[in-house]
Amino acid sequence: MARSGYFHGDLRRALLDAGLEAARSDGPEGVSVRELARVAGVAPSAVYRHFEGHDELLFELALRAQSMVADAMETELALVPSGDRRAWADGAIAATGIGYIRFAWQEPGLFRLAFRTRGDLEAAHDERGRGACGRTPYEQLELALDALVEVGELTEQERAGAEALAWSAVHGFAVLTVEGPLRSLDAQTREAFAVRIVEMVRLGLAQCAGTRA
Amino acid sequence: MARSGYFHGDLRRALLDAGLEAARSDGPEGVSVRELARVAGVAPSAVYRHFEGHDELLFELALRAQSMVADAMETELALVPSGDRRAWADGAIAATGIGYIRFAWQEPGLFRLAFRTRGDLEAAHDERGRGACGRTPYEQLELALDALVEVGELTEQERAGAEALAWSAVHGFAVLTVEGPLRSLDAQTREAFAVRIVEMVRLGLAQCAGTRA
DNA sequence: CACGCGTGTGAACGGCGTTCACATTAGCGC
DNA sequence: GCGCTAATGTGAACGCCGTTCACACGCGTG
Repeated sequence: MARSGYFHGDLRRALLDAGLEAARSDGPEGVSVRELARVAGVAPSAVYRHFEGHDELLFELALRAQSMVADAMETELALVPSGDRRAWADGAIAATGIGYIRFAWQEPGLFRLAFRTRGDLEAAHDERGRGACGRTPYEQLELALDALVEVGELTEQERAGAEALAWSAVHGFAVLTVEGPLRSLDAQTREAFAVRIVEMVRLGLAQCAGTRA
Repeated sequence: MARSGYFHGDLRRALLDAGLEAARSDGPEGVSVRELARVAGVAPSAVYRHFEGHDELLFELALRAQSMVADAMETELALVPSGDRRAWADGAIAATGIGYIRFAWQEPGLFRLAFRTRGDLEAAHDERGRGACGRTPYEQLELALDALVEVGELTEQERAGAEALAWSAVHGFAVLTVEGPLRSLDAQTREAFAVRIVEMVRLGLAQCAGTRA
C-alpha cells in the first residue's frame, strides 16, 4: 500500500492530517479542498473519492478536533482528587470548563474548527467525536453532572438546564477570548477570569437546586 | 440624485440594505459582493466605489446589525422600574441579557452577522455600532454595571471581570441556541433557561463583590 | 491471465472577490 | 452656457474556489 507513483497509499488520512495542520495555523477558513490536495500532492478531484465534498471534509476534521478537546478536558479532569463524590463533582465541573477554555487558548485554530458555528457544534454529540479518553467534550461535562445527580444535589429534570448553563458560560468565554473583544487579555488576567467563570457556573448550578428546595 | 440610467443615486445605501436583507434570511454567508450588486442592479465592480472590499462591507453591515441589537436591549431596558438604583442595576443586567438573547432568536441571521466571529466581535466597541438609543450593545450592559459601581456593590477593579462574566454567559447561550446544540429547544424551555442564565450572572457578579468583602 | 473496481487525472463549469482600463455624467469655475 | 474634473458605473479579465465527468491506471480476485 505504499506510494506507487499513481496511487497515494492512504490519501484520506493524508488529507485529514493536512486539514488539521491547515486549521491549526489558519483556522477552518484555511481548509480548502484544493489546498489539501496540493499538500497531499494529488489532483483536487481525488479528494472526492474520500469525502462527499468540502462540508463533509470540514465536519470530519471538526470531529477530530473535538476529540482533542475531550482529551484536553480529560487531562484536567485527571487532576481532580477523587475522595468525596460531592466535592469531586464540583472539581470536575471546574476542571472540564478550564480544560475546554485552555484548549481554546492553546489551539485557537483547532478550537474554531471544532466548534465552528453553523453545523459543527452539533457534532459535539457525535459518537465519532470521542477522544482517546472515550468521551466527547459534552460527555466530559456530563460526567460531573452525573455525580451531582448521584449525590442528590441535582434532579434529572434540572440536568438539561444545568448543562445549558455550564456550556453557555464556558463556551461563551472561550469564544470571546479566542476571537472576540477579550482576545487581547493578558494570560494572567485571562486565567483569573476563567476561574471566576467556572465559579459562577458552580453558583448557577447550586441555584438550580436551590429553587427546588 | 435620482436614478438616471447610468448613475444609481444612492448605491451605498442600496447595497447596505440589500446586505442586511440577505443576512436576515441567509446569515452572513449569504452576503456576497456579486449578489448585492445584482440586487442593486449594478456591476460587481461598482461596489468597490463604496467599499474597500468584501471584508469592509461585512464589517459595515455588522455595525448596523449591532445597532439593532443595542436597540433591542434598550427596549427591554425601558421596562425596568427605576425606583431603587440598586434594584434597577440587577434588573438592568437581566434585561440587557434577555434583550440580547431575544434578538438572537428573532433575527438569527442578523445576530450572526453582528457577532460573526473573526473580527466583527470587536466592532461591538465601535462608535458606529450605536443604535437609535445612542449606545452600543456593550455600553448597554455597562450602564447596569455603572449602577452597581455607583451603589458600591462593585469596585472599578472588579468591573472588567464582571463584564467578561456577563458577556460570556449571555453570548454563549445566544450562540448555542442560535446555531448550536441547543438550537432545537422549544420556546418555553428556552425562555426558562435564559432566565436562569441571567440569574447565574447576577450570582456571579455578587460573588465578584463577595470575594472582596 | 483477464477483468472489475477502487483510485487518481485533467479539463471543464460556474461562482466568488478583485483589478483595471474605459465610459458616462454631475457639479463647478469660468 | 461651456468645458473641465472628479466621482461613479461598466465590462472584461485574473486567479481562487468547489464540484463534475469522462478517462487512465493498477491492485486484487476469479
